[in-house]
Amino acid sequence: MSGKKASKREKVSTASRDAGAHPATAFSERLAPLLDLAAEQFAEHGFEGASYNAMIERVGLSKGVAYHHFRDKADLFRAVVSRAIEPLPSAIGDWNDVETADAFWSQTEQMVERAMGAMAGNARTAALLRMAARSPGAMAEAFGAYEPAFTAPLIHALENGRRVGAVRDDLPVELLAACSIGLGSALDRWLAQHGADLGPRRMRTLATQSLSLFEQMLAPPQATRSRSRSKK
Amino acid sequence: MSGKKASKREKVSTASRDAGAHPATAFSERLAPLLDLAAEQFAEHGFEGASYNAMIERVGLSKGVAYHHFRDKADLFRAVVSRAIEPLPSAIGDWNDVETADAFWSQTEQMVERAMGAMAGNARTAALLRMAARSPGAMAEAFGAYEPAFTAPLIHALENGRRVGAVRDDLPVELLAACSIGLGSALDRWLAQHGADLGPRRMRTLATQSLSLFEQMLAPPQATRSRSRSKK
DNA sequence: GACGAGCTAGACCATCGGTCTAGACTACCA
DNA sequence: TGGTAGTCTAGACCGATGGTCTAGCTCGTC
Repeated sequence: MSGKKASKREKVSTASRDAGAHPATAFSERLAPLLDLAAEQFAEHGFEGASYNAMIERVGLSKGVAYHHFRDKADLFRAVVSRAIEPLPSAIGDWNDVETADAFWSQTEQMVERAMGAMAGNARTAALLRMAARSPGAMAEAFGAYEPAFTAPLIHALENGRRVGAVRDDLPVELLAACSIGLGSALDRWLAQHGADLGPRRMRTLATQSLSLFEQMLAPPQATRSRSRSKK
Repeated sequence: MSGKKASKREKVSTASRDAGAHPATAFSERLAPLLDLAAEQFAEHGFEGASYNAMIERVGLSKGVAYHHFRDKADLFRAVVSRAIEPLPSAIGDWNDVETADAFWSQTEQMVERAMGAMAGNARTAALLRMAARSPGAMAEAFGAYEPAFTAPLIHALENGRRVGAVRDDLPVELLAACSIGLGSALDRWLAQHGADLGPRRMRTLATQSLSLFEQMLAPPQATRSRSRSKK
């Protein structure tokens, strides 16, 4: 809860510059160990709990260098998030509008598989998930610039699903998107927690079957067993 | 990331003692302002972001008193959580086993309404939700002692639902419990964010309709429209 | 009255995130 | 060659943080 000094300089983070514009990437190479360690520390301790001072010391940089390249701790967090997120949209691919409910779920499954493929065995995205779980506030701020790249396509797909009768239209599409993300997160967490107890075979089966949770949740109510609402 | 001193005393938090054992509750009265402020600050800034020093100063206690009554900051957090959670299980009531799917969902709806009633207009539980959203790690630790009181009844109810055909049995019941909680959290967050834009009438309608998200997600797959899984 | 237990205030401490200054290095210009 | 400006760097410095500890006060017991 420290007050900010009135004389704080307006500082542009050098790590946020387009590295491609520089023929020499020496500073990028020197910063990679810091980014790697930051991902690990933020994942383990959360944004606030991870010590920037300790990280700086551990990778052998000076505070002057660190604060020259990253404006502040949040800027470092953003850089870590950015590095992990950037490859994902292209790996998942774009949604192609479909004409039937079957095609809707078929394409959904393929995209989910591509997303899981892009994330499997990737230390950066594994850390990203843990960072998000530990520091939702910091992640929301860091993720802000990327959110349109994820949420808009999801909403677009849900709207396509509505047109072909795969997705319910009795609730706002934004609510459905939020619930899908919430359900997905809960599922990821559970599978991550219990993955070691289950064998790879069982994990694979559960991951496949779990798609039906989304399918059923999102299905139009008429397509499911109807039950009269009890009036108490 | 500060190292703990080796000579740290093993200290029992006085605020955690059974206050009913003391005829005089003077210390409880003096601590209430601190607990109230803590709830507010933790909800707004999260566990790490809220300053214990600033809180202590603001309610006019000395550090000696504060650390005498609460072992550390986490202990204060636990006390705030404890105070908010304690009345909930009895307000929600116990699950009574049912014989039909209709009765299952009827009782579920009643319990959900009782839970929402217990939480409505209650500053403590409102803060609790925000604390959970902001500091999932700290909340998981503080909530640990209470988790059995919430999760076990949910699992028990889901198992009853399985026996009467209301709940699927193709996925582990623990997974279903986690997904229900995750979906509920996502829904709460969305409604809290967008409640101001919607009128009370629309909110009421959405809250009612949203129950069908759970119902459909949890329903046995045979009860829903079947689709052959696409093999890519 | 002496002693011990409990309670209290606030000085003290190491660590934190962030600021700032002095110095080194390089390139450019007269 | 010397002077100047810009960039980069190390690390001293600073206020705020969570937590520790000491001295002193009060009360109850013997």
